[in-house]
Amino acid sequence: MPDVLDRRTRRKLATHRALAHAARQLVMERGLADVTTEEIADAAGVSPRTFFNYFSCKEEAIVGVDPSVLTALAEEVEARPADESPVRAISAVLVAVNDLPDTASRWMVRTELMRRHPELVPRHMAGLVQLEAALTGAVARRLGVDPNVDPFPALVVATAVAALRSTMEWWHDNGRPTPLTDALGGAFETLDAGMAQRPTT
Amino acid sequence: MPDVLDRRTRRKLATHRALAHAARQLVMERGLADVTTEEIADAAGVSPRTFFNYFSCKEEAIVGVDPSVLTALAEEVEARPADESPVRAISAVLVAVNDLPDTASRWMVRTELMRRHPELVPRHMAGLVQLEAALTGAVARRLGVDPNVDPFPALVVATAVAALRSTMEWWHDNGRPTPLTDALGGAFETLDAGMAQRPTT
DNA sequence: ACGCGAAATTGCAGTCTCCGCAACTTTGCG
DNA sequence: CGCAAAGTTGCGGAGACTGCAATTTCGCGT
Repeated sequence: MPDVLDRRTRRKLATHRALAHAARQLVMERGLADVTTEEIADAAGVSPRTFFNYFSCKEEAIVGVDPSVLTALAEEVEARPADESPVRAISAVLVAVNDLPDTASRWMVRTELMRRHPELVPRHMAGLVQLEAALTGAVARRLGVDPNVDPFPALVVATAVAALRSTMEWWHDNGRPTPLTDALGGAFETLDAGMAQRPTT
Repeated sequence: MPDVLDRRTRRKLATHRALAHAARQLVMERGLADVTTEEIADAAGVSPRTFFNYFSCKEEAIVGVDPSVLTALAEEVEARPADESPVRAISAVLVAVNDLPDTASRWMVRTELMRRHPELVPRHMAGLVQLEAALTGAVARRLGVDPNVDPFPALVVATAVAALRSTMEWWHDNGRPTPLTDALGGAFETLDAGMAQRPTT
């Protein structure tokens, strides 16, 4: 795992981010339909053709997830104490990450974008599927099982990510009442302890 | 709820299904990239333009969910005994539905299509989001709460649908080992009882 | 410092998606 | 029968996306 990258790859990452940033920026300002891939490329200082060397479509540039974030999260989950239950490990990482105001605001931008432009929902969900894949690998390694054979890692992760999404959306739509950390913590707690714990209010 | 529809709407539904069916058929035979919306329209006996009166894009015709299925499922969930926990109510309905060989095979076709053509994943997930919306309404009514204020209905449903998806994919990828019903039942049971019930192995 | 080869960017041409609009056809209904 | 609403269709066009081949950039060994 080389932490230092040569100039070439650094440039590549920079362009990737520049494009993604320009895409979000422009769509926030002018709306999804009124932004073309060409304009995004322009704003990032590359040719229109190059845009498609980085993203397979406009939506991916807007709500796609940064691959480096995926691997980072997976590593953090794997590094949690071995005696933690899978849900708690995931919970710890995701709650911690949403405590960084920077990351938290990114998530909020995503959610906001999605609410304003429902056409982004499909690609947004695809991003979460990628997140699931990364976390499933990490959880499987923690448990020492093969994720292709044992359905448990994928099940835990899928439900945990669903809880994350559900909570973020609720929090967003309700004007961010409580600290996000609390809301997330509660949701994961419920998941770990079982949905049956609350049969009626 | 008029169970009898006039000819106009019946025709509309028929066209909708004809297009969806043709889309799946053709993509199964020739692959996603080698099928155009024009060909799908042709196969369904309507003009190319009409295709877009029914679907917003090619992918939606292929893996989109039939709205009537959504309302049907929601009604069934709402009709389950009031003392059942939300997860059990959803579980009962989804397990029962997957016992009808017809419905089960439809689901499998969806999953198969998705595995063969990852480009379909985003839209497939969007379909599940619609399912969630429908079920969330039903669960909220069962519990007598406002789903926009109380995060619980959305949380239960999101995790339950995630469990459904995760299980179906596992079952599909592993050559359908056990009866699907059993696999689904187990997953929902785990969800209801809490993920912590299986900390290791 | 030089230059070779790999990697990345770019332009171009073309296909297909998708949408607004306006004309036309069908259908329910009085 | 005839009108109004609903649905279909064709047309034109903007823009998404791709394969290909030319060109530029950059890492690296000598």
